Amino acid sequence: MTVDSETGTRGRTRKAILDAAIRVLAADPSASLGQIADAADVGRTTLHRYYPDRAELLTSVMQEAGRRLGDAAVRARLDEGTGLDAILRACQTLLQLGDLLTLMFTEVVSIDTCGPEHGFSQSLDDACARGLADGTLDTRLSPGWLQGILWSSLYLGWSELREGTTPPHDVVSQLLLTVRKALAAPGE
Amino acid sequence: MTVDSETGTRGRTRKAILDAAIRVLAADPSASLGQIADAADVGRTTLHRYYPDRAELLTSVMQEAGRRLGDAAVRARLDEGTGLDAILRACQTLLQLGDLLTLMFTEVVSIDTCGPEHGFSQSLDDACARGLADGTLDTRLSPGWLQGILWSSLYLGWSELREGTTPPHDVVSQLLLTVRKALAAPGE
DNA sequence: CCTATCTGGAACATCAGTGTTCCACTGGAT
DNA sequence: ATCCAGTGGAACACTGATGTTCCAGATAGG
Repeated sequence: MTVDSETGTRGRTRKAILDAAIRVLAADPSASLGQIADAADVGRTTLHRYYPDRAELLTSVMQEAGRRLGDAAVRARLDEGTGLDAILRACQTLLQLGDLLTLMFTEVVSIDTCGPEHGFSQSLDDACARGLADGTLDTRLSPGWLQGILWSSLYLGWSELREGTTPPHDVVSQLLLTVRKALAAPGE
Repeated sequence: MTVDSETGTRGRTRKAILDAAIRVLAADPSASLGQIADAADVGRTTLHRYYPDRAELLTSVMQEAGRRLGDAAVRARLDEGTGLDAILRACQTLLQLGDLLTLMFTEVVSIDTCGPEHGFSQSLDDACARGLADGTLDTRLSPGWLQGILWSSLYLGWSELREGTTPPHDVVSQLLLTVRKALAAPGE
């Protein structure tokens, strides 16, 4: 029995609840704890055993978001290559966040509030600055706008994916094509 | 005294409530009727006098959205010029919908449910088809994706506008530039 | 098998939002 | 001055979500 983090049954139950919360809240930000408990295949009592408050559950969702965002940042290797390439890599990696994208976009979870220490925002800022300097990004667009395009396109892509009507590969290729066209410097 | 629609005091009160509802619900989709009444500078009792249900209020918001969307469609003259130009005109016109964009995007109000008779969706579909045929739109992108880009960029633009940190003119120019770059055919 | 742990349901108090009714007040029109 | 439509507040019942407690059944692990 480890001293700190949970193992076995408890750990699995806690994860099931957290996953259900992300899934259900993405579909309906004002979903009740009962709905979340149902989705997790768990009694409402059990949910309260793990997360006494709705607030504590949301906090845990934010922390989980921060963790996955941090992982994404590492996997995207935002500090390598040109700014544009880094951003396109970020696109592909972030798309895998799935429902978390919805939560971040609907501000159930704020990108910056969910744990600034993951350093994702900073890495992305750096990639933008690098791209504007190395001539791969369109200098007529402000850094804030560039990132806005990234996030909103990402959200669009995830919406299509979730819909399920477009094959995943087509979504990814249209997403990358769009972001590249929108953000690339004119001459490029 | 007209027979049908309200005039004078009642008409003004009804409009104040409707406007407040759009404003408040855009900021918080699950806002209480009390908050909306406060924002409209009206007692909660009065709100119920005009809109007996929350449901009826939402229905009226949808109808209002349909009306304004219809107006936008007319003003954008979607059936004139090339497909790309029509879409860029749509961008500028739709940006003026303001908070309604937020409501449509967060699906408090669905674009198609809010009154399909306004014909906006149809006109936009037509403009896309025209653009794909006349060579002004990128044929590598599906019609659904093209419109998705339009809406999500629009939402981004409105977010920046609402924020108030970027001058309106800059928002419009970045928006048009982005949409044009993203949607235009490669050779264009 | 047996025990410690984990679980789900029932019951409960609490609270906020909703929708209703009633009444007193205001301001403008006659 | 006197109507009177329009208004806002107080009070009420009702509902659904929340958080708590308690207990009986299930389950894992020795």
